[in-house]
Amino acid sequence: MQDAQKRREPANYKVSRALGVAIVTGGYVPGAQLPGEFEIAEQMGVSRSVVREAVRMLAAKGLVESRPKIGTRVRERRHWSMLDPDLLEWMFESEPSEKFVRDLFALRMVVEPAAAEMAAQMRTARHLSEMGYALEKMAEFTLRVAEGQQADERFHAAILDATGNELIANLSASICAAVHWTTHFKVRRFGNPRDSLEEHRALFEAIANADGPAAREAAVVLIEHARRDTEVALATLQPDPSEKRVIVGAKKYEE
Amino acid sequence: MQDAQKRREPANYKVSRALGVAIVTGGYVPGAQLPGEFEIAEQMGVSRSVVREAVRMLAAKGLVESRPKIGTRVRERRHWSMLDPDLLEWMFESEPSEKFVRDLFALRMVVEPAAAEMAAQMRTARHLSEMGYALEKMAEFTLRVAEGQQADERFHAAILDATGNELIANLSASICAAVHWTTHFKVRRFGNPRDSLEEHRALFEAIANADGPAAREAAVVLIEHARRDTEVALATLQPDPSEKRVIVGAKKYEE
DNA sequence: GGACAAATATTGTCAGACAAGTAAATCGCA
DNA sequence: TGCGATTTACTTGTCTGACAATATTTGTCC
Repeated sequence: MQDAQKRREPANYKVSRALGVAIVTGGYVPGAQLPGEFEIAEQMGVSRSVVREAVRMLAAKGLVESRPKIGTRVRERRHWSMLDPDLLEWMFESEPSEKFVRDLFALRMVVEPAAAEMAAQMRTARHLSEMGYALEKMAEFTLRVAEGQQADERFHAAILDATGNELIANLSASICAAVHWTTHFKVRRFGNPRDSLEEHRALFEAIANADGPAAREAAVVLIEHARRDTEVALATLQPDPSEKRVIVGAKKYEE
Repeated sequence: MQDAQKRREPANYKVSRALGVAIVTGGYVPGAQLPGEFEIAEQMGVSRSVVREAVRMLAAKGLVESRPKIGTRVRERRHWSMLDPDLLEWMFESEPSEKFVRDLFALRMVVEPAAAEMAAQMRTARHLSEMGYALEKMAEFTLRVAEGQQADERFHAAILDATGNELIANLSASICAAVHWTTHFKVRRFGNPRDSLEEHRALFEAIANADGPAAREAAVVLIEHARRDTEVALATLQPDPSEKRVIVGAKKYEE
């Protein structure tokens, strides 16, 4: 996001993310009980007010439920706001399950072709300009670097935006997260992922030409290819715990 | 929900809903500034902590953004978590704009036919049982009473659930809200809305027969009819000031 | 052994204080 | 007088300590 300025992140955000990540990555399963507010406060080195505000935020996203004397418990997954940007970000803090990635692609396959068709009818010059700019950036950089990946995401977001439908545009956070993460997979596995620039261009042209059916078909082709590539990447990515998440200059702790 | 017991609703929920409704119904437009925390606390008769927790919840849903010295401001609509159950409920506290209702139907038209097709492949006996039970209830009661409406919503939720896709199932809150409120519109306008039971049954049978294309088509028909009915209801619904709603809730409740 | 009542632990709410951050007003200097 | 640097003031951010509400658990009495 662009609001990653140098503003110090408030403590309640940090706490809510820490708890949120712990929950969505399975540290606390649904039904499990979180530590008491005093305990969390002590562990995190903040006051109880901060913890409470953080827990309120998690409750607003449907992650937890608090009741006096009972404590705060993790709710069933179906109550989670899975499409919330924060939640998706937290999901990808650890490697999400294969099923989750598949679900994400299925969602894209439902939403994006339809959105592309709508966008072909509703797009304005501004939308085309945004998409064209993103395409240029994608060509200039590649998917291997962050700038190119961002451009890719902007392209997809612009399509959803061009539908003129607030609710569909709201799914862009989820779609972009899917694009982002699966690209990440592919780059890690193949180093140089298959170039999908032409497929993007075809989609762009169909939208520019106001050709709805062609736009839908182009989106289907694009997503299907991306899905296959990701499938291959996932299949060949062995569950190898030895090489999990090597960070630069990581220090290892022997326990 | 079944957790609507007689538990007293916490104050922070009341405050967050009051503020949330005021925001999503246009009482505070994006960019506008909310009153200070002390001021809100005084107006609502609660302490500042409660107000802060409420504002944190709104921030978690993307509605507002707070910064020291600046205050708390309403964010652009595209940042709102439009598909959040609370947000949708708040939206319908006052009559939503015609465009919003249209967007909601467009979203249904994108999601539900695809979901129906997926459900035809993935549904289990449990899902069919749930759908069948809901259909029975719809027939027993009608759409004119709450029980029948709830059954209608459960039917649609069961379809999304039957896709086996967590993310798509997550849209059920939004879809059900659309079903709920548009039904509300129709009942208020016509008293006795057109019976759509047969269309529901057709959809159910297609899913039970594992006939994907038929399920998709049945869903399209169902939604298209609902859309047309709602369109008519909206067109003939003149803005009646009789049922005007008080904007920001309440200085105080008698206890 | 079972029904009722008290103890208890946890969240919910309140009040007051100080810290941090930032826009606006003020001061100082050329 | 004009403009930059400084101070001020106001709002959110955080901390502390206390008490209330609530529901589980335990204890008591019949």
